[in-house]
Amino acid sequence: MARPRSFDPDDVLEIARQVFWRKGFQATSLDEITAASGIAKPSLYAAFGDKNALFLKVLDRYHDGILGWAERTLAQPGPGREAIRQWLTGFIPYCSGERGQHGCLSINSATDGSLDQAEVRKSIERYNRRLEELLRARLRADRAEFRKGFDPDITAHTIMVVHAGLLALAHQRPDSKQVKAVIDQVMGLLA
Amino acid sequence: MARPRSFDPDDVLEIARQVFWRKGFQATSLDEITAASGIAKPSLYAAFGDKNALFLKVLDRYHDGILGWAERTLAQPGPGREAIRQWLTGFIPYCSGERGQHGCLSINSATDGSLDQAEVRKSIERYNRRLEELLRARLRADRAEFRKGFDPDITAHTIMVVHAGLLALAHQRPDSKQVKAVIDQVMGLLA
DNA sequence: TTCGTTATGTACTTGTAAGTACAGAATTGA
DNA sequence: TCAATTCTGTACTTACAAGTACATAACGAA
Repeated sequence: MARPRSFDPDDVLEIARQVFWRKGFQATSLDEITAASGIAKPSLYAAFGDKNALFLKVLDRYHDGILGWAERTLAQPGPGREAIRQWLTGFIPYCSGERGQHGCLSINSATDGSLDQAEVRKSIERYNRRLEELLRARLRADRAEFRKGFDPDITAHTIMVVHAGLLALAHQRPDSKQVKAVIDQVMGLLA
Repeated sequence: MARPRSFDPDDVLEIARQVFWRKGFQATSLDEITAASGIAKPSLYAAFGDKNALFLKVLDRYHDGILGWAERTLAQPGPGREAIRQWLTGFIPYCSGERGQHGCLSINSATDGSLDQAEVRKSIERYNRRLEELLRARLRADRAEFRKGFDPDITAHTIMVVHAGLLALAHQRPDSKQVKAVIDQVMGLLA
């Protein structure tokens, strides 16, 4: 037929993710992505569209990755409390120390005023909604574990808030013990 | 002596804050600030230095404003629990609805990878440290209100996390009732 | 091998934003 | 009124990044 692509789009999205994550959308130039990936601009444009479209693909991929992991973790057997604790605990490496310094790509994007594009907002909203649904479903299913008057809907949202807060403060590189202590304390709400 | 300044620097910082808050540091051009303020670039440069320096002044001013309010609120007489609830409740207008859509300038800046300048980071760190100190001091002072085994240090940090999370998720314009419900639930940790 | 097709790389255009040179305006002190 | 000084506005330079034109390379099919 014709000349085949010389690169795997997924590899490029992975590299682009790293650059966007480190520097943010605005401050990342396509030249940096071409430098990091070795792919020239016309190929990037042909494969992904313009910078906005490329970023959106990166962000969607990022969301899908986290959602997949959340689905697996929150579906595990045993007490719902432990599933949720394990889900939160899984974020500790991304909320503390060196690795936490860039926080979460989704939250970084949500707080970036320059990304007011409707599609980015929609992607983030869908992601947050889906995550909260997973939490809520598990809390509802296992509500017998919890005290009387326990409200799974509000609790799911509170956990989302804590999760967002940990990742927002991750840029300060807190100690992982401190993050763990917060999680432990918040787990007290699941009494 | 010489020709006096034709504008009040504080007014300009206030206008610059609005623009930076809405669009973020990178995406804000000085031309937009000159348009919004009516002050030409050379005057801005003479008064504030370059774009980074201007932003830093804006951010410091923002931090000072919130810290001043926090000091007043958290120093009020009565139960510490109520002081803290009032402090958190005061953020509701900035965490919900239309007004919440731009979140918090400090958190937006903390999550902006392009703002890796050491001074911005330091300003944010100082702000967070000071805020947490205020909470911790009040929780320690009133620890008699709380249950046995209550840990004011961890609790202060948890409240910081919740506060950050509410302001990070503010960009989704949640309903103020939902924000209030989260605050109520978290106040349960101060039992 | 040759043709049609699609990818690639170089080098360009274009737009925009940061920062500044300079001439002239506004003020106070003499 | 003049002089010294500092501010202001216009218009510029410079840098950089987004996006693209175009010639060429690499493939499969016939």
